[in-house]
Amino acid sequence: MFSIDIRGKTPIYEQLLNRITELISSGAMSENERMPTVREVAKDLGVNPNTVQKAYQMLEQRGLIYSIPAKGSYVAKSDTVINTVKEQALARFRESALNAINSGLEPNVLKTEIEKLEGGTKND
Amino acid sequence: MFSIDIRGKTPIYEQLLNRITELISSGAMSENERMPTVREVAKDLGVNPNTVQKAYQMLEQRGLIYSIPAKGSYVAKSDTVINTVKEQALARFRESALNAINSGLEPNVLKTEIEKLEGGTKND
Amino acid sequence: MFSIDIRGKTPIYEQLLNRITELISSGAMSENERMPTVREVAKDLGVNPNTVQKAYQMLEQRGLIYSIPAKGSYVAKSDTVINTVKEQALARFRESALNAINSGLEPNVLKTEIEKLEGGTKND
Amino acid sequence: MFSIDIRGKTPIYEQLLNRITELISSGAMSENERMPTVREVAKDLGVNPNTVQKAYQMLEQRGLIYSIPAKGSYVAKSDTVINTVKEQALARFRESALNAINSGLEPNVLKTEIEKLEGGTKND
DNA sequence: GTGGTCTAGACCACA
DNA sequence: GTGGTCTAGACCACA
Repeated sequence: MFSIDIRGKTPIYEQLLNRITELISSGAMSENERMPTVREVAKDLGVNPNTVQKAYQMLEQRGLIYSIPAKGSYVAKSDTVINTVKEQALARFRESALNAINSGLEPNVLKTEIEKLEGGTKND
Repeated sequence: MFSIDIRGKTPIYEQLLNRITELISSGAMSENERMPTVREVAKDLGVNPNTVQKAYQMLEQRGLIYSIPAKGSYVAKSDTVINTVKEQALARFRESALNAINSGLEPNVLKTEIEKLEGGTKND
Repeated sequence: MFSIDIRGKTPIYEQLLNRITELISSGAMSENERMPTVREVAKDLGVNPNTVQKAYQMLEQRGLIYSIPAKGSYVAKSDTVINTVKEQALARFRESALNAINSGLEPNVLKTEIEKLEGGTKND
Repeated sequence: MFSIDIRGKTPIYEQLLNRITELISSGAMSENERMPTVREVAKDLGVNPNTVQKAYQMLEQRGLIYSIPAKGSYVAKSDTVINTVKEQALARFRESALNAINSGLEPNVLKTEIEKLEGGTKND
């Protein structure tokens, strides 16, 4: 459903947060689409419901989904929010690019890397 | 000396590790150059010496510095090590680039960002 | 008919309860006036009839409406009940006013806000 | 420490959130002041640490406090954030005032209530 | 069934 | 000691 890496040091709830944010802001999940329930995701990933709940609540707080208690959670996708999400992704990109250059990598190498990614993006 | 962000959730020792790694692998600190002592850095940053010590130990472990007991620590800069460092910076770069694209940002936008960085690199 | 917010975390039945209470205690709905049926309201709002039913039952319990089986529900508007409703509205008002002041807002600002509302009341 | 009402339907973490928000935005807690630890508050209130943790994390997310892992939590008090907090308090005030008026209460009555509160605010 | 809150407790990295 | 994450489980109101 939402692929995560149980091992690895980034917290589970954060992986979920990132992955779902990606799916929504890229348009892979469309507005007002129903999200899988907290319990479904938890069971599917073999993870405690509280952990999934935490991710969902943060998504709601950020305005990416809205949840109607006793009904379910739905994709919200406010444009202004999506933009700040993209802003943040861009900021993180800038930071890692700067770090790479400061580590002695040539800008051209980085551009080439981006071109390599152009074809094979993944939105399962 | 080494600028860090005392707030912010990335651990202090990790910030130090990253910053110094950058300075060494970019050539800003040259081979066999003497590093400031643990105590100097700790005092300068208003941080526990243990924290600085931890960063130094990891740098030594990775072969970026070497320490001569009772004398001090020095920049090692083995080429093979620097290369693996660059590899890691590149890996992190790839990851953030992929994330940015998956979030709906255009590859061209990312390339433009890199060009913007080309001029104003060299660290604070 | 009765405007509610299908999103938003206050339960639907409670929104209905509040809205209708307002309409009755303000005099917008007059004594012995016939209420729309549960089914009408449910259909109109796209909501489960049980939810509307719950609101109606509580209104009846509080003495704001009375129902004649097989005929329908009617506005009761007992003065003593209306007064306790007003008491509650006042209590909630006091609480939010206190909170506003404790948050650092000036009492004068609050009084001005009330004056602003004086003109444009009467509900949507 | 932070008085809350264990009974009563508003969730504990939300009461804590509101109370602390009040204390910070009113100036009762000053910038960079150290907050009691999660465990202290939990023990003091006879409540699970997770519950307090939740309140603290939401406060941090909203920019009212910042926490340094392994050190403690501190009052942040960004002015822009405080302003939005006041905005929200004002919005809630407007809503309850409108509701009171729509319920048939006279604006003058409300103003008088505010005057009553002017003297006896509480910031323990 | 659904989201939401809470407890009791464990474990972690960091300082 | 400190904040942070997570589990296993219970209970609640609402639909």
